[in-house]
Amino acid sequence: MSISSRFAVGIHILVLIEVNKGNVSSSEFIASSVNTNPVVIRRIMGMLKNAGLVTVRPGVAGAELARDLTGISLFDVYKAVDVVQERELFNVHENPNPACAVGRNIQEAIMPVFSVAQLAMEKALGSVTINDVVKDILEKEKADNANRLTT
Amino acid sequence: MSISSRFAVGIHILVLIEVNKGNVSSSEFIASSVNTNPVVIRRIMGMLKNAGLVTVRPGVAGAELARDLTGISLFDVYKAVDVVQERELFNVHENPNPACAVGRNIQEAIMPVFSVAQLAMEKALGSVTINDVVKDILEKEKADNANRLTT
DNA sequence: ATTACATGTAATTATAATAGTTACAAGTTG
DNA sequence: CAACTTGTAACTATTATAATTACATGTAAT
Repeated sequence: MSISSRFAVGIHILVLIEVNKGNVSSSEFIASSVNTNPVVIRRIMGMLKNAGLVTVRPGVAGAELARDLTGISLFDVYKAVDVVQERELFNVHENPNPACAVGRNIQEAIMPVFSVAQLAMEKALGSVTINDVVKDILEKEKADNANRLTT
Repeated sequence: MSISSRFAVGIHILVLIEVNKGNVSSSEFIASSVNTNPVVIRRIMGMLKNAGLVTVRPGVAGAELARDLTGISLFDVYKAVDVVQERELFNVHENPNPACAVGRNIQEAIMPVFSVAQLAMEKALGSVTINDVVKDILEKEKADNANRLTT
């Protein structure tokens, strides 16, 4: 099991729009950076738009960030692209036997634990912003450039 | 996306073996409590066995816990049933465009963040034991019994 | 040793999610 | 109107899950 790459791609899209600021970020341009089909980008872009993270207009090339970079956390993106439902990171088997003491109580016993674990993961995502990722990438670029010049 | 119910079923199995202590917990008996096919139970049981959590012998009915209840955490079960690979809770799109500053750095930028989030979730699972779940279930049973008598 | 029953496991199927693709309607701009 | 873009529906290939059938292998009691 793995959480859909829609999440990683959503982050990629937002970061790219920022780094490409001043130029037009069309779905085709973004798709070439992500290395996928433009339709995949438009689909995810639609979700980011519904969540109020970007602005895009039909017929008009290019997407823009709808909020300040520091105001978009990875958790916001995660919710926007709908990769994991609330309280449903862990699948619980349905219809355990109610005639058994374990069967009739197991769900209520483990669901709160699963919920706590899911929330811990989501909290970690909430503490990182798109701005953090942009800064990290620009720093890596800078380091690479310095390396290329000195070696 | 959802983490396979193998995990929840694995927990169910271990709890049931404990609650049914003294009696024989065959795959058929466990399957009737989980409400699934005995083969599903045997497959998961095999994983629990490989992880050293239970003892089962071919041909001999019944499984037993191989460790003290308080020494088995939900994280141990999670690892045993192999529902999420290390560092792979989140899928990262492959082959982003190396000709783009974002494309060539995005993976290294987000993988550590994803890793932290996954570890936070796993840590939460590590802090709960099978014994905790067993106690919780027995308490729920007790409360239900009391309710049934007084109402 | 034979019978009865359990575990271990391969093979098959149905179902669902993902990611990619084609096709095209609808919007925008020059 | 022409060129280009976004928005979406529809279809496909791939993969994972869970359930099921079938059967080989192992154990124990008579």
